Amino acid sequence: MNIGDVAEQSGLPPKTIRYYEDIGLIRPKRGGNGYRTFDGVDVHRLAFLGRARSLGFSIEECRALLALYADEARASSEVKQVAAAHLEQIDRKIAELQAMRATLARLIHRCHGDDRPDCPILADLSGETGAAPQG
Amino acid sequence: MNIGDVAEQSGLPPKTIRYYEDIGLIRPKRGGNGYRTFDGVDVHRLAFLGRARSLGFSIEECRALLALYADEARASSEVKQVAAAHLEQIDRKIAELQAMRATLARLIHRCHGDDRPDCPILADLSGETGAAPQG
DNA sequence: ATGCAGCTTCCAGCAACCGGAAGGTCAAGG
DNA sequence: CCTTGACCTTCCGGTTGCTGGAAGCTGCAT
Repeated sequence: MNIGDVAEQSGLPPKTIRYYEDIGLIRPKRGGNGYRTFDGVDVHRLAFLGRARSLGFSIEECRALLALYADEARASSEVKQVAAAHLEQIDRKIAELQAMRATLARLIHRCHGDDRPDCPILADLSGETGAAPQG
Repeated sequence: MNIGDVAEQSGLPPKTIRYYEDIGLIRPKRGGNGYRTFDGVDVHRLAFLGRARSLGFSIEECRALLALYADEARASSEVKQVAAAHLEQIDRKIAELQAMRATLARLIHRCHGDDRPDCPILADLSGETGAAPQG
């Protein structure tokens, strides 16, 4: 199989597949013409990568997961640990975004949004929060 | 004021301040020695940027917000529009993360996490979701 | 022979900086 | 006067995970 077919089957663009080879996530063989030649195992690996990436795992986490997947003597606790760490990361990110969201929504709510220049959003960003300048 | 003092006052690292000058967000003057010389307006702008960035606004959104802030004839509706668009973006990101989180948490929950290699997380990533291969 | 799709490599660039090297400057201390 | 050390300057490269494009080769159909 050439890269185009694999792209279709795995759902990953050819550029991404080449990139994954570059960083050592896959090792397709080469034909006499220099073209990459993919087999079923490669496609499977790429699909694995696509799913892991879509769950937000970083490339390095994907590398670790692939290694665990290939290791038949793995302990599931190792996999779980990687996933749990990632989950924590996601939770932190969600919390951060929700904090932003809360502030932003409050400011937007207070802005009348008409023709006048007066705007609590800009007021907040400019630092006019409670502490009025003296004089 | 030199860049170090401004960094302390604005809470932004010197590197970031130089970068903001590079991309035209601020235009500090220069002293005879080549050092950047910041005045109160610069510090105020930087603090504005710091707050806007901490709310997740992109650099380009910050640029727009600064322009609106400087424009005394602005309509607050323009500001509100920028903020509302950003809020939508945040909501999309939160939704995406929550979807990841849900899948991930379910997989983690189902993984016993012991010494055995059997692992539903890897099973899911490898594509063994319901559809068993024929044969 | 020609054309075009598909493959190859390599280089640049996105966001928003951070780290470090090489070198100029300034204030203090001996 | 000279040194030390903290500051400042510019420039280059790296980060994450790709994506776009250029230049050139291959493969297949006409």
